[in-house]
Amino acid sequence: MEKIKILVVDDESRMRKLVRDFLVREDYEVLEAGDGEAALDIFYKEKNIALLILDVMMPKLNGWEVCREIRETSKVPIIMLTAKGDEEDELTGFDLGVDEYISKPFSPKILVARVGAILRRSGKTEEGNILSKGGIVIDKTARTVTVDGKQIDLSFKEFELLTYFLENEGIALSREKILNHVWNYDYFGDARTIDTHVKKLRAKIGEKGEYIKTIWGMGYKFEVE
Amino acid sequence: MEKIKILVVDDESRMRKLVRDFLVREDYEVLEAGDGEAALDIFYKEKNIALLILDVMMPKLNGWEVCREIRETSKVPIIMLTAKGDEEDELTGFDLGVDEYISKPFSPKILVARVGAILRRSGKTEEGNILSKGGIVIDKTARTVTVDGKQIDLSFKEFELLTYFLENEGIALSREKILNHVWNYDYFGDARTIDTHVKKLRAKIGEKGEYIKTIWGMGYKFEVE
DNA sequence: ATAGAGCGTCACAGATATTTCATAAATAAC
DNA sequence: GTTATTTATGAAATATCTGTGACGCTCTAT
Repeated sequence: MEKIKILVVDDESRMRKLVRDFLVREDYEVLEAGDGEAALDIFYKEKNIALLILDVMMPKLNGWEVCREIRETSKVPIIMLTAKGDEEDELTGFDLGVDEYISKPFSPKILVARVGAILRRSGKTEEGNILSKGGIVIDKTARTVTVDGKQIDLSFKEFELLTYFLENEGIALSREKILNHVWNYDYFGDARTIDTHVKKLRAKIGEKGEYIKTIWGMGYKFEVE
Repeated sequence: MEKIKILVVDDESRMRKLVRDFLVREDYEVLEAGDGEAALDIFYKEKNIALLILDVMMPKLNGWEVCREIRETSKVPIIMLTAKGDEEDELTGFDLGVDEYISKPFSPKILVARVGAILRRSGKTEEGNILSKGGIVIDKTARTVTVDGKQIDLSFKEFELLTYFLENEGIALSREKILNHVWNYDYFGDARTIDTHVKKLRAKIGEKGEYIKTIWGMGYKFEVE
């Protein structure tokens, strides 16, 4: 399973490093941003970020603004870091949909514990139903697919096919194999059918379509660069 | 609608009164217990408590013990009150499944804000009895449904179906799954039956009917967007 | 007995997906 | 370079699925 991604946003690199070190030790994958704008960039680009840790005081966009912007489109859990005892801030945060509020200075152990608690709560920890490779995210439970964060509509067969590809990343798949898995094993049709579906799939996932490679005389292979 | 019930457990009656006053002002119904045993008694007797606020230091059963006991059977949100800076305690709490941790002395406003945030997050106001998503509120106890505050009449099956949808928000449900859950496990009828009920349901909940999404070739999914 | 609500079934139209097909383009072998 | 084979592509043909209204059956209240 891929690691859970956490985005840490703070303008002090020392603080980011501190947080990162503790989170990495817990086997999370940590992304960093030094200001609010960078945070939004990364958030939208990565898209399967499980949690945000936001400092309030930041240049360009502050923590509240980032939070508000993100909440327009996402329910990703957010932890806010604020100066100690700033009660008004804390109240604002809850209105904006902040999930936790930790005041500086804080103990990294507490931070890690809260991160764990939040992820446990949001159910994002144990998921066998999310496949994510090269910016393509398949949520089998919700039956949705996003490419670089943007959701795309796939038909039934397209969904099955793409899932099959991602589940077999780096493995060359013969047409026969594909037919047996994505279609019924007793399917007796034109093997060209696969080509057509691959074509549509490539078109729908845009430039990432290149990840579905043709293996001449054999079949296809999904491979991220 | 019935008020949301919160159980406040603390051996100091002064503290209980303080918390209660603030919560009552927010229109919650507050129950009180002076020790851990009393807390468990009340929790099991009153079936629909939405949230527990537990002091750690108490006679008979302390907060952790109460928490552990409750977690055996229930996922009800729990807020713990502990002495300031007791970091070890806080860490223990998260392991036990505590949702929030507030150190004394605390500002009642913060308490109220966190209570609100937790209840919002848990999606339901009363444990198991009220489901609320996207302006659709199902009161399982009263067997009523309101859409944007306006009550609507649903037949038995429609009610069951809508409930099943809300309980599985964001999850793609195959017709088979729906049949197995909303109908009997041995039901072998026409799958079109579901369509018919979905149609009626959509019509009855008006524009919110769009939340019941069709997943072509697969089934349906309830999703607030 | 009758009317009405709830439920399941059905047929059909419209929507959507899937497959086939013809042809162009690409690739490998010679 | 030429030829044979394979793949890509667009369009057309088929197949499949969903939405919908109608109908009949059962149960209940009147």
